[in-house]
Amino acid sequence: MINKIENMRHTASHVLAQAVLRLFPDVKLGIGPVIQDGFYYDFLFGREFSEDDFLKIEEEMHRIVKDDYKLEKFTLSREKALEELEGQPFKQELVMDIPESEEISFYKQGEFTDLCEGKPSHVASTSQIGKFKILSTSGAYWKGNENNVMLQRIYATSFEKKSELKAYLDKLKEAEKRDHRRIGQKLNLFEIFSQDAGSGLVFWLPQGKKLLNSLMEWSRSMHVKDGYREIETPHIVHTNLWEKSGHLANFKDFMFICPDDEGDSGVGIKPMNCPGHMLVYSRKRRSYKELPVKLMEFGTVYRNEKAGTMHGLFRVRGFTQDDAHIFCTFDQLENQIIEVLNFAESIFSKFGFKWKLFFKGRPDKSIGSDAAWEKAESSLKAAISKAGIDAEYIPGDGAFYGPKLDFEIEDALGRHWQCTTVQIDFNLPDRFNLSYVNSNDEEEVPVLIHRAIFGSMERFIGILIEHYAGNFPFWLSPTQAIIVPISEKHFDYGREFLNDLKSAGIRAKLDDRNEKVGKKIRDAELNKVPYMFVVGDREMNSSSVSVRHRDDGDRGSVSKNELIEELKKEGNVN
RNA sequence: GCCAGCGUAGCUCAGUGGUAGAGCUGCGGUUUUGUAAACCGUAGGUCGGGGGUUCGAAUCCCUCCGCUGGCUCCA
Repeated sequence: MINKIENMRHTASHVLAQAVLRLFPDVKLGIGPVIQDGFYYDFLFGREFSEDDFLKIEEEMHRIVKDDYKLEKFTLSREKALEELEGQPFKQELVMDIPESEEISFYKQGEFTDLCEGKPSHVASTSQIGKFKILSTSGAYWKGNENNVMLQRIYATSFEKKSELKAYLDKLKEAEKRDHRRIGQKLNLFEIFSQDAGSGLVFWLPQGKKLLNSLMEWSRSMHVKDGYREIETPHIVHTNLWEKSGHLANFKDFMFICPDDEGDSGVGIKPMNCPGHMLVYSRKRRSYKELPVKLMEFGTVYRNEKAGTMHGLFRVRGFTQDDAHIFCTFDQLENQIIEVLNFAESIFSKFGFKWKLFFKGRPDKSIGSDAAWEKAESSLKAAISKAGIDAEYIPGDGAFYGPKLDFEIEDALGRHWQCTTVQIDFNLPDRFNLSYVNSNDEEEVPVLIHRAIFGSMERFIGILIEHYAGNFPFWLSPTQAIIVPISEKHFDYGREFLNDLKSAGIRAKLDDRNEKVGKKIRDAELNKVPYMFVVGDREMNSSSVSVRHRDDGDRGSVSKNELIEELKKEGNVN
């Protein structure tokens, strides 16, 4: 079934090209592949495509569907192919890229013929492309190379049934509603003063900072339980250190570097925490008895990302990583990986994320001995199977300095995010001459594991905002409860209860504005506050409060003491 | 960085060459309220910055800044 939809979309991309070519005979065709949720086609066009063009193109596509052209495959020699593609320079370039040994195939439907490998294959005729819709356009470099000419890309999608198309479009709308930038604005969580302070730099507002703190405090307690020791390293260090770590050589364009008074070497703002952690490890002679050494830091790093790539909390220039480095012996590697896997699982299960593990092996260009790679990869494999986790093995996708494990989590809308990465590193211990003394009084080089679970706290909060649509669970909610007095008469009673809640460690507020109950409830709901406690005469007389919950409305009245005990339990994150 | 669209009050937006608008928010007052919006009044903008065209520019042109969607999931 999955193939079928790909076939439909592949043919639909041909139909799109056919329609565009009918309407605008001068366009030059690029490529038109099937992608994750649809397909696209690239065109060289004198101007951009407008919404009006979309309608015309869709209309023309419908005509092509109605005429139900059969798709016919044929092959040509290179010379004949180039002739066939007269006037289509990009297609001709593609023909020249095809190796001698492979056949050059075309698909023809009506008057339209396209160079096409036939992967995925096509449906039999143009009436079978399902229900489609043009979604958007964008600029896209020919062959993705920014030195090449920019083409106009049309994104579209198709589904077998109209209801499926509608469900997909609804999902896009829902995602838009949940956009963390929009919710962040409404809930006063964060601000990015692009114009005044620079893009990609996050200002956490009081409400957002509470959220960040709750997440960090929980994460910190989880790390401490798991044997990590928290450290903090400076935000800027001499460029010498970045030379030593190799970051300057590989990462210079992404680093913020500034001169200092002590000479011409200058200082670099840290784009990564690793070198600092290497120094901390190396400050004294280490015994095998103290391994593994697990150093953890909420390390704030800055990277000079390209101007056009910033996006809310997802892609920023400054962010805080929940970063840790584990220094261990080769014999400990497997167990350490198992611990990290279990740790990540305990973190993600808290949020109800499903997740998938990818195991990325040795790339073509790599450092480290064959023996080390083999040992590392086999340890990872053993760890994965012992932890009872399924992992997809992707050879060649690891870092040049060692194999890695990447987690992909799936949110409430079924979207995928990569947060966690676990990497084994043969490079840095070497560069920093790290060692420990083994039981035979010999120096050995420790194995280094880099790992971050959330990755970037900023980005993870962005994901959480969209995952929960702003309806954070109680323990994360910036404001956990609002007390709603019916009238001024009940303010004192409300204040008293507010103090009780605060003493119990609950983040509560009192709404003592001169407004009606309905208005106060509405505002609390819009602010996604989990609990609203209504207090009036009835409650005052019975030493109780009336409980309303964000998710299910009125829950009736409860005694104050009982309620506080329940809230304490609910807020207890451990 | 590149392509396209966009930038009007704290927020959401209307205004396409002729005196800058609405709702919400804010502030002042009336009301004393029972589970998603009480009422009246009032304040608030060098229309992103700069330059140009014009008798006249939020509106047209140039430029800078920023935002948004994208920029190989390869015939």
